[in-house]
Amino acid sequence: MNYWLMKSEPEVYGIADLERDRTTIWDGVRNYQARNFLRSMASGDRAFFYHSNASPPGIIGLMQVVETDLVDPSQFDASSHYYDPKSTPEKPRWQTVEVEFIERFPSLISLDTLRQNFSPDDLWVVRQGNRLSVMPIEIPVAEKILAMAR
DNA sequence: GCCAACGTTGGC
DNA sequence: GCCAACGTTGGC
Repeated sequence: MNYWLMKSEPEVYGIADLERDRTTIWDGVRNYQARNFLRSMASGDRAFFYHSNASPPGIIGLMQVVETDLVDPSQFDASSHYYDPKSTPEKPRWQTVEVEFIERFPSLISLDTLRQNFSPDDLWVVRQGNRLSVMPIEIPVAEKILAMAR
């Protein structure tokens, strides 16, 4: 089992939305490096839910990957913010996964706290200028985050 | 709202 | 294939 970190803006889709929906298709990723990480996910992998563009930003919960290699439906929807006119159903560009809510942490682990506990090499989200919205997390780092969450 | 970081696009 | 222009992300 691998661990990941996935970002979403709480104003767009936050942990409260996932807790209500229980599962969701993680659509809208339009960065190739992030997409490649989505493609390499396996059922049963776990992902930290990171609230970006929040005050403060940080890790707020945990979810589980339940379906992999899904074609992101929003790429074909002309009315969607995530519409990609260069993508076709025959040759879709963007794949994603379905995730399931596991837990919301009792309190958010802020980006500031993450910076105090991890180096940029161990946890990419604390790298300056980092814009990647899906990233892998090494197991020892994930376990430390889980310990901090409780 | 600002703006640094940085990925993408397109002319050449 | 280079790289300037442009658009987006995301912390602050």
